[in-house]
Amino acid sequence: MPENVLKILQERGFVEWCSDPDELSQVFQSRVTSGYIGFDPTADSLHVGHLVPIMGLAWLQRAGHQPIAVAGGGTGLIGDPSGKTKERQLLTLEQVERNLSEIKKQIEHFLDFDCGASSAKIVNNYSWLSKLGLIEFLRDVGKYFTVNFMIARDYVRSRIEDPEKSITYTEFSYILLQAYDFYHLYQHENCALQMGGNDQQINIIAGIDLIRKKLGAKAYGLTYPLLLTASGQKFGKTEEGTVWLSPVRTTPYKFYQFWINADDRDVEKFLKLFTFLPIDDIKEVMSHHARHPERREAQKILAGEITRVVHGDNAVERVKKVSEILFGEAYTLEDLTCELLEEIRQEVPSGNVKEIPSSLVDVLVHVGACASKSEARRLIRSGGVSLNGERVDEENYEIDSDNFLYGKYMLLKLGKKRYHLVERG
RNA sequence: GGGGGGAUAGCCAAGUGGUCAAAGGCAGCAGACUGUAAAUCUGCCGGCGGACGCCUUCGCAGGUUCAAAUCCUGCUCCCCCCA
Repeated sequence: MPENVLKILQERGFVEWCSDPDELSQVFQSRVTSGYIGFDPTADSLHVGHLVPIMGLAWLQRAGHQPIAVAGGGTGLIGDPSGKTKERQLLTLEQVERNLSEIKKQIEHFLDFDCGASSAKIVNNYSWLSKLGLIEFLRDVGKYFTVNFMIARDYVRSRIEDPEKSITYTEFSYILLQAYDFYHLYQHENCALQMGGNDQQINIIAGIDLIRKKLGAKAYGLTYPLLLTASGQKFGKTEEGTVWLSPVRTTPYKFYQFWINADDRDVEKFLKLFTFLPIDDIKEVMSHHARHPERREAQKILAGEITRVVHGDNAVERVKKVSEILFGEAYTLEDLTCELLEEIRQEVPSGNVKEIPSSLVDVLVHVGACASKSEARRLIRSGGVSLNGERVDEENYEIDSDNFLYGKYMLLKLGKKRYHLVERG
C-alpha cells in the first residue's frame, strides 16, 4: 500500500507550497501516484542545488509512488525566463543532448528504474514538444491562457516595462510549454503531480489549470523552499563557485568538504533534506551534536551520507582518509605514506611538473597556486605556505631533491584549506 | 533652457599643487585564537620585481607647471533645484 509521502516531505522540510495538501494526501494513500520534476539541461552536470528535487523524487519512490524526471530537452531549447532579468542564450540541440546524457547518469544514482509499478522514468520533453505543430499549439493550448495572466507575473512585467530589458516572444511563451508538459504527462503517464522550486509555482499552476480546463481533471502541485544558508549565502556556492555532482567539475574531496563545512545552524535542515536517515535518528545525531559541536559529528554524517550516494563507497573511504590527514592534528612526514599521497593526488589540484624551478616562489607560480611572484612572496611572508606539513618561514626557500617524498611528491598547503600536490615527472 | 553639486582603487569614502599608490571603512588574503565555526586581535591588501625601484591608476581628451587626483579648457555621464 502506498504511503502518504506528502507527510514525509513536510516533516523533512521539502514543502514550501502545495496546491491542495489534504486532497493530495488522500490521493497518495489511495493509489500509486506519479509525480514529476523538470530538469534544465543547461549544463552537463547537476549541482548540489538540484539535490532537493532529486531527493524529493527519491522519497516519492520510497513511499511506493512513481518518480518521473523530465529532462527539459525541448523547453531547454526555449529557456525559462523565471527569475531571470536578461534574455537567455539558446542552447543548440547537440548541447542539450550531450548535457542530458550526463545528467541522466547522475539521477540514476538516486532512483530505482526497475522495481515494478514505482519504477522511475526519465523522459525528454523534446519527444513531444518537437512534434507539436504551431497551429495546433495555438488552438489547443494558447486558447486557454490570457495574455493578461501571462504578463501579470512580476519578472515578466518588469521586463516589459523596462525598455532596457525587454522580453522576446520566445521566452514569453515558455510557461505554455511547461503547462503543456504537465498536461501531456497527465494524459500519457497518468502523472497527477508536478514538483519544482518555489520559483516554479506559477508555471505549475498553469499546468494544473490547463489540465482542468481541457480534461476537467484535477492535478496537484508542490514547491520546495529556496535554500539559503544560515549566513545568508545562496546554497550550493563556495568561493570557488558551484558545487557540482560531477567528479570532474568538483572532486569528491571538495564535495565532501563542502558538507563538512556546513554551518551548525544548517546541519539539521540538511540532514533532513539530503539524507535518507529517519527523523528519529537525525534527532539523536543532533542531540549528540549539541553537546559537542566541535566534534562536527553531524557534519561528518551528513557529508558521508551524501558523498556515498553521489560518488560511491570507495570515494567516501578515500575522501574521509584524506580529510583526516589534511585536517587532523598536525600530520607528520610519516603519515604521508606513498599510498595516501596517491589518493591525495586524486582529490586536490595537482600537477605533473617536468622541470622544477629551484625556488619555492617560482614553483608556486609555475604550478598555478599563485598568480605572481609577488603574491607568492606575500603568502610565504605571512606564514601561509607549508611544505609537506611544515611551515615555510623563509621567503627565498630553495627546493632540493629531499623535498620530494618518495622521490616524486611535494605537498603544498596554501592558507588553511587549499592544497596542491606537485608531482615530479 | 537656467542654476548648483558630483565622478577617486572591488565597493563606500577622505584628499583640493609637491611629503599621494592616495586617510578611513567594508570586502578579500594570511597569521594567532578556535571546532576545517562565530567573535576578537595582528599583518597584507593597484600591478610587477630579491622589500631601495619600475609601471599603471583619481570620469575622458588636451593644456599650465620643475611638479597636478588637486589649477585651466573642452567633452561624457550622474544627482538636485528653478523653468
